[in-house]
Amino acid sequence: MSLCVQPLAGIFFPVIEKKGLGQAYPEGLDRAREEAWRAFITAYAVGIEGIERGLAEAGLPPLGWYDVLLELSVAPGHRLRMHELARAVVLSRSGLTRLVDRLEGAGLLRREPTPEDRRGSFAVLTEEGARMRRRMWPVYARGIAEHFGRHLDDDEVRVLSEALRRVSGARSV
Amino acid sequence: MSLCVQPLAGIFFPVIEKKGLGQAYPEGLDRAREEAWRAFITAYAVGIEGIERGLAEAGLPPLGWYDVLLELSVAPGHRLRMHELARAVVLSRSGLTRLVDRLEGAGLLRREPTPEDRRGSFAVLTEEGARMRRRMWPVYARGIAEHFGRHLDDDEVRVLSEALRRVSGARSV
DNA sequence: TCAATTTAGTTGTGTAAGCAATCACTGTAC
DNA sequence: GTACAGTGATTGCTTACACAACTAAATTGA
Repeated sequence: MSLCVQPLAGIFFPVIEKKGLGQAYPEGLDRAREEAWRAFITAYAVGIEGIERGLAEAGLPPLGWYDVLLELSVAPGHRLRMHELARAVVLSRSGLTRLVDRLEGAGLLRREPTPEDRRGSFAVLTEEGARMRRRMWPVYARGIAEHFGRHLDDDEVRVLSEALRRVSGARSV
Repeated sequence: MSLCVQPLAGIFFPVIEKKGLGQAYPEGLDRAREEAWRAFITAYAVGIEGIERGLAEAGLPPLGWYDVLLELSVAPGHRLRMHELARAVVLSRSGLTRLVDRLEGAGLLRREPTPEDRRGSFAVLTEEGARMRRRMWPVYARGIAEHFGRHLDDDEVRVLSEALRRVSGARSV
């Protein structure tokens, strides 16, 4: 934050520049970090919007579906318990139930009862689901490139990766 | 992306490592950028979730309201046309109509007809709205610090700000 | 001057999210 | 064995968003 110098009673003394908003910063935040945060959420909004538009225009499902399909793709046995999946895609449990409903309705995954705990169930990727993920990837990838990757140089990419992994890794601090 | 070396027919030759997902990268994307993107969206999801939780626990309105209140706070005359506001907060026009409805219902802003164009209307910040924004800020700020700022050193903050401003500035590329 | 087009904002409808309550089952204690 | 607390997932309800259709007003232009 740029300190600015204001005349008062004949002498100059520095005051915190407030944009007229009376904002004070708590421990761990300053003007630079606030601005980084705003750049962060704006870049997210703009990027996601562009990528979703690309998927929609290609007649493909939204990003949330890709996330689920990807998590299942990399999971051992192409299957995850509902709560594991919910955690992986950052969604409430009830939200996930409905999301999985839709994917199941589209034939991209199926539910399977767990042998060891009859309350639980697995979401299991179907062949069609794997195919859909592969079909979505090029469009998604183009979106990432277009709305994100191509604006960054290699050093920035390195810093972003490392820093943001730390941010999300902290999770429930 | 780490090239890996695979034996084939007695000779070694480098292949793109695929995680078994058959992913290929288009122009402008590579493995590092894909990972940065994933770190980016995960950090966003986790951060926003934490901040919204903080606001909710303090009995305050959600982040979307803050955005509107802030834009109006910094706007000349504490007023913006609906479409300007919609653009500023990255929301569809219809979405904004409802959001402004809610804020107006809560007394945080009021609509005012425009003198020069009788189709349009201003959203004008009320004193109560300004007060609410000031009340929300400390909680929001703590959230930013907790879920974002405090995990970053000053160099990272600088890089993030600059890089992400470039990303969102590109807008509709 | 007056129809045709464009623009500003709202409304109808469908979809997706979360919370809280619930159902179904497990594991534990008595 | 049976009650009971805890867990996994679903369901009811509410809220919020987007798209498309609409209303009203401004602008164009013939």
